[in-house]
Amino acid sequence: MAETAGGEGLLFLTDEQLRKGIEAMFFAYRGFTADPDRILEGMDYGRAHHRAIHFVHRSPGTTVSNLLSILGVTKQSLNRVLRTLIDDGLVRSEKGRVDARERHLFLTEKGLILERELSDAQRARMRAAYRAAGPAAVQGFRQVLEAMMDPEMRKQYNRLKEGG
Amino acid sequence: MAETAGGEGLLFLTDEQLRKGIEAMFFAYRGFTADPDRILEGMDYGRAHHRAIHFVHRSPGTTVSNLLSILGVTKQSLNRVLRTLIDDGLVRSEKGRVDARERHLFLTEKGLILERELSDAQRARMRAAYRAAGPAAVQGFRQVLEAMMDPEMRKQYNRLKEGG
DNA sequence: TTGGAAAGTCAACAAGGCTGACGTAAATTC
DNA sequence: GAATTTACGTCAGCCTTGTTGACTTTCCAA
Repeated sequence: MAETAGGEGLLFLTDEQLRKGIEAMFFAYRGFTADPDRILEGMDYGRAHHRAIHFVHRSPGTTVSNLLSILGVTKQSLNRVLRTLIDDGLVRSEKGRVDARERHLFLTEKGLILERELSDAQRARMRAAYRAAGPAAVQGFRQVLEAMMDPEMRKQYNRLKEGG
Repeated sequence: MAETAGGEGLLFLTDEQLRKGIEAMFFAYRGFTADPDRILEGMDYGRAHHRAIHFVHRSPGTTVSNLLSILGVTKQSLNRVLRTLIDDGLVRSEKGRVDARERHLFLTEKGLILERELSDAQRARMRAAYRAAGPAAVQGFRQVLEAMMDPEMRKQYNRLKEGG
């Protein structure tokens, strides 16, 4: 009654519906990270390494500072992760030619292999979920997620989505 | 070409589409937690406290072991969080009547106030996202998230969704 | 040539996960 | 009634991943 005030189809904006959405995000994110986490446990790596690997793969040659703004962590935190990846030969860091202060990051062959393993697992779950829900649901899924992002993050997301 | 092999409308299952979904989850989850995180920083609490408060509020009188299975952490980890919440008077722990080994958890007045503040902030973002995307998108959003959960988590989610 | 940006590094710390071991009270089983 | 199991709490120690602060090196650009 009170909840429907204002229109016909606004039942999806009730506190109860919003709470369900919040809990769905919580439980789904657990599933979202579960498979890569399982692969990484036992190796010396964690979720932070996965994120770095993902975005270096996504934008080969990206700089450290660009990666910082995407990941939203401090350089000290990123550096610790990047350090181990470089030392272990998964990531190659190349001094910039036009601006030699910058470091451009690439996955090595070894890095590409781990990236593939991780993203295969994560995509498999995503694919199963997409297939189960269908194309229309997927479109809605993406719409709501995009609307949920901070504007700054939405920029990052769209930059990745379109550009290289 | 190769991607469309097998059907007409399967373009939403390409690796590229899946990757976009993965990145959308990553960036959206940041937004999802941003507002409560902001409220909690400065207080002595963090995201773990928020989760405990949320689910105690959601299921008043729930037991410690039930909370453990929902949150998926160890009792030592939960206990550290619960301890501070009880000591600070946000959560009340009551010895069970039918089974005195169990502890039943409730939010106090003070706990309810913080819960309200946190969930108001989180719901506000969710509401804005829902409103922007519309009811059909919201339905799809929920469908994909549910399909993404581990079966065990989906059970927990549905139990909360229906029961008390 | 000098100021400031980009990157890297060291040290210290905190939150919040984890394991293992142990203790206590209460319920259940034999 | 004794033994076992269950629910919970706690101590100790460890790991990952985040933080701040201070400092250095490199090097572009005014």
